[in-house]
Amino acid sequence: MTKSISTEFIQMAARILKTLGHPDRIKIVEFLEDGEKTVGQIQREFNLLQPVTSQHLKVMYNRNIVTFRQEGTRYFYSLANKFILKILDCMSEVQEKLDSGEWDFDFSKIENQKEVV
Amino acid sequence: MTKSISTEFIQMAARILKTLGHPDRIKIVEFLEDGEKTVGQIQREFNLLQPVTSQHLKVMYNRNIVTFRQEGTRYFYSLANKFILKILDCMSEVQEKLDSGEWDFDFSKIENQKEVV
DNA sequence: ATCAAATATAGTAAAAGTTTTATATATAAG
DNA sequence: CTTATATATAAAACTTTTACTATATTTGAT
Repeated sequence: MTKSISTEFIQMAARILKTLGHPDRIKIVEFLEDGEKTVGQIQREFNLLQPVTSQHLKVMYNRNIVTFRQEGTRYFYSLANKFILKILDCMSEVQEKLDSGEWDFDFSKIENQKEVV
Repeated sequence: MTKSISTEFIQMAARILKTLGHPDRIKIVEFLEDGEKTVGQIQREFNLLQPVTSQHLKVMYNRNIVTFRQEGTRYFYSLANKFILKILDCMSEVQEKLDSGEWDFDFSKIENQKEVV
């Protein structure tokens, strides 16, 4: 058996993955890869409602995915740790493989998002 | 701006990450990295109830994370695509960095899992 | 002091996910 | 044929997320 992942780590990882498991949040995190951004910038970039944006950021802050600094009335958010960068790298890699046709993914099962159980 | 990730891909990725965002499922998927396993093997390995095991597997099957072949009354599950392997690689890498002390992660925020919003 | 801008917070309803208990189905064994 | 085994499916109760609407807070400008 290969070296198994510790319970504490699994808890943490599950939490991070679950939190990133939302299209808006993936987009936000990807956007932040480019450097810190204010709530307003994020909101406008993806056409989100302000409270939705704040909420995503708060949840991600609480889960140690993003951090922020305040300057006057502006909040500048940025990525909080390197795990997130790794995940983003991982996603880019996968997308490249898919784009290039090297890998394949059956999207058909993904389309209808309801009633999966 | 770096090459941005397509909407369809983001949808897919979000779905995968969200689905993997459960400790049992991370464990199962990690277990399957070792090769195909029956429901019973998985169930016993992690001390899960049988219907819970089946349900996790069904959800992951519906989301193209695992696949299976049937042999008599046994169902052999295995990983369905390479994205999952990449994510597992990513997690191992992160854990190594954390173990070695090269990286740091603030687990304190992770402890209390409720009422984060 | 007043107002506007940026953001956070609260409350709530709807949706989705999870767990548990019970039951069904299919195959293998005798 | 009957029984045991492996697994799936169903239904209900419960928990967590998500989205929306409204409101509060802080700061900067006039």
